[in-house]
Amino acid sequence: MPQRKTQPQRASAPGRRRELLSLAAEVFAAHGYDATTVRRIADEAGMLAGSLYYHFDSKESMLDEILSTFLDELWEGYDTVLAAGLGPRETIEALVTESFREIDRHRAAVAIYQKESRQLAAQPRFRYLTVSQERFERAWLGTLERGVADGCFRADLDVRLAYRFVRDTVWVAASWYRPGGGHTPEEIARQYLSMVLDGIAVRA
Amino acid sequence: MPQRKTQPQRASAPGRRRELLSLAAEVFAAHGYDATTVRRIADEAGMLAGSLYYHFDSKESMLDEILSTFLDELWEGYDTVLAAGLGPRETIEALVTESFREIDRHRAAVAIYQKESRQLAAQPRFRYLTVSQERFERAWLGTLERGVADGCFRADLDVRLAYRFVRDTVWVAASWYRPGGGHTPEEIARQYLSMVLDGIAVRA
Amino acid sequence: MPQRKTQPQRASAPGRRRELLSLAAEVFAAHGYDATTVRRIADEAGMLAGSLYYHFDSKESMLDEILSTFLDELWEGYDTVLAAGLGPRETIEALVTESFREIDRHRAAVAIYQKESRQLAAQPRFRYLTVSQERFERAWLGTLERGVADGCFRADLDVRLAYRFVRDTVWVAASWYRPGGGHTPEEIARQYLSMVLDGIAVRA
Amino acid sequence: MPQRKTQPQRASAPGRRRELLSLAAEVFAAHGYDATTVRRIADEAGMLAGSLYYHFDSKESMLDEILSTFLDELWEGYDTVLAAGLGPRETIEALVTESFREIDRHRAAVAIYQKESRQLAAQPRFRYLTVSQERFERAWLGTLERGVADGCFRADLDVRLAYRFVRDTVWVAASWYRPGGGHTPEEIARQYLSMVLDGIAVRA
DNA sequence: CATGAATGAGTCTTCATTCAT
DNA sequence: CATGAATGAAGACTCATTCAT
Repeated sequence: MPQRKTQPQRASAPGRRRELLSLAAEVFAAHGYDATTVRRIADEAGMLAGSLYYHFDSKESMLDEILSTFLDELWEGYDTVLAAGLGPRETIEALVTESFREIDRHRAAVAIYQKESRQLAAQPRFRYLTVSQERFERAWLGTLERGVADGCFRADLDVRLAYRFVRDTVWVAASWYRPGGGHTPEEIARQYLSMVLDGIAVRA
Repeated sequence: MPQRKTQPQRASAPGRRRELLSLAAEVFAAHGYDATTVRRIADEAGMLAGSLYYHFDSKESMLDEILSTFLDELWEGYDTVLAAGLGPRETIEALVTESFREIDRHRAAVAIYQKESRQLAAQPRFRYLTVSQERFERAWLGTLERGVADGCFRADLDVRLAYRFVRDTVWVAASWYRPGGGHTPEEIARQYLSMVLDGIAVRA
Repeated sequence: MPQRKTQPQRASAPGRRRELLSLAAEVFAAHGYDATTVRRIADEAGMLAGSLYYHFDSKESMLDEILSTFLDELWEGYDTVLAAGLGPRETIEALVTESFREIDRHRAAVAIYQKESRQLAAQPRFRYLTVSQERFERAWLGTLERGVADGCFRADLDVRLAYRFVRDTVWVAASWYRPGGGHTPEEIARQYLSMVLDGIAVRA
Repeated sequence: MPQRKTQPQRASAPGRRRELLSLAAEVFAAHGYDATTVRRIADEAGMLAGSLYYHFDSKESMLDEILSTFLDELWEGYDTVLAAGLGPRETIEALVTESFREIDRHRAAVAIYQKESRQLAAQPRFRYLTVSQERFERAWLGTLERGVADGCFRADLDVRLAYRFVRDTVWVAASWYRPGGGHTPEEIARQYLSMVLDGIAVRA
């Protein structure tokens, strides 16, 4: 039986594993990590609480795998965008669009990330959250600064504030976004970009 | 509207009470409500866990009082704005400014609200969170719609999306805002409004 | 006398069986019976925990077989000595020497016996430990008493105390003895006997 | 209320604390540390399992305190003996006597020590067991060597073997010793010393 | 013979809460 | 007002064991 070395600890059919993680992510997102009992996840999976430990070695390691899988995929997308050599405005557009696509694909993980990452980042095990966040900041902040230098973004903005503004604006969407709810990620991205770039007020 | 709860069985100096609540809010905000133990709060207050129960009848009732106090004050400010008969744009400006002022005054409570309100709203005791949220939505959404009708806001926007955009944009700030950190609430409000209303891109 | 247990439901090559038992004994001795997980033994054997149940019907039955096998062999040796019609001093010498030989052959089993027998003896299944212990006591105590009567052992000793002294003195050696470590069992026996019989002090 | 700084974590009446530890020691000694459930100890103390955690922060910390308290007292006694400037034979006599006194006072702790110290010593928290053991070895071994040099102990002995012989001989007694059982520690010590020093055989 | 997956009972531990003093 | 001690319910996790494949 193929034992993928990628799999941590005991091997379990990669399919089952992913299925369980997806389930867990859903529950974590809905009720919060702390408030979610292992039993709740097991119930949802139709097994007993203890049985989950055949697949994962702790509740925390499920969380870990959910978040790191999400971040891996996120950075794959981001890196492609950042390597494309686009201008600042196009880069922002592409990043925002990519972000909404990730929200679409990993809604639960994103919601968990939003809610728990600050606390988690303090633990050594989740150091990578901090690392990712710093890369994130450099990417966005750098692009905004290039844009200001370029003259395509307004020069009178506090760039750090603008960074937070854009960042939050996008990611909080995960808290209300429901996939298959009329809007495709691309549509939402377009609308958001329109607001972020040009504002909601009518031009004078 | 936050319900007036029966005041704690035994009376305690209102000063001490407020002090304890403020402390609790700080800890809840820093570590999350669930993750905060009553003992932690008591430690911070220099007393034993059991002693807190002289002042409050439960951990939940502390949370309740923190949130309802905050919402009471928030609505006082909002109601003044909404009753002032301003135009849509000025109303938005005033609401955003008022919001940042509340974040300044009740940072901890706002952070807690952001993180926990969704779960809490499910409990009967915290129904007022839902009520408040609905009033909130009516106020903002109505103003935006009036603005579109007026012609001062762009007609091509999805108003619900715009509502979420503005709402989130403002309140998430509580997660990084530190009072006394160089920016007054009014300054931040001005910058945010500039971005929200006119966008970050340079006008064509 | 160790009871002949029903051999495991399904047959398994006696070689493999002994190998597994030897492995299990080693792990039990090293970490304690309770602290040893079935999985640990299986790991050591290069199989999964569940697979052990093809060979044995429980963790306890492995322990049982380890101990009873050891005691069977021990008594074979002891009985030969006791039937040889030696004098008290020579009997003691032969028993001690035989004991060190058993420690050499069954180090792990002896260590387990030392550590766990008291608790185990309470269970019906391990009654034979008590039985063996009583025979043991009769053999040693009787020999010592004969020796005192004979005049070859000192008359001023508390015989029960002397019994415990000799008994413990010998068997605890299993806790530090490492086979192939410079001393043959016979050498150690000779040294121990020299100390037990003549003391460590220089004769006046 | 006097809060002795000597007390770890939460203060609890030193009396109660000692009482609980003594109880726990008894149960650990009787059933083994691993096999003893926290609930069992609590039962014995007439409280619920969770309540123990008001006094101690873990099962392990109870064990720790039991063992370290014992070792502290043991070394107090030993150090007095070792500092007294006695000859080798008198030192051995004094150490053995002191040991039986400690067995009398701390029977449970000694039994636990005998059974668990080897495993425990591997954990960093119990490093002091190893340290103590090394000091122990130096004290006994050194005395024996001095005695051999002096000519009061036999020159033909393997000193390391003799060390183990004496050491084990004494301490294993904890496994069968019952205080108030006819023998005072001093009596037992005298008998043991007589055997260890002069042997059980009649002088040629 | 062995694996993979699960069971179910039990363990340690945490924590909000109570209450006599 | 506060302490000290305890309760009791719940939670994460472990592990021997089972069994279909």
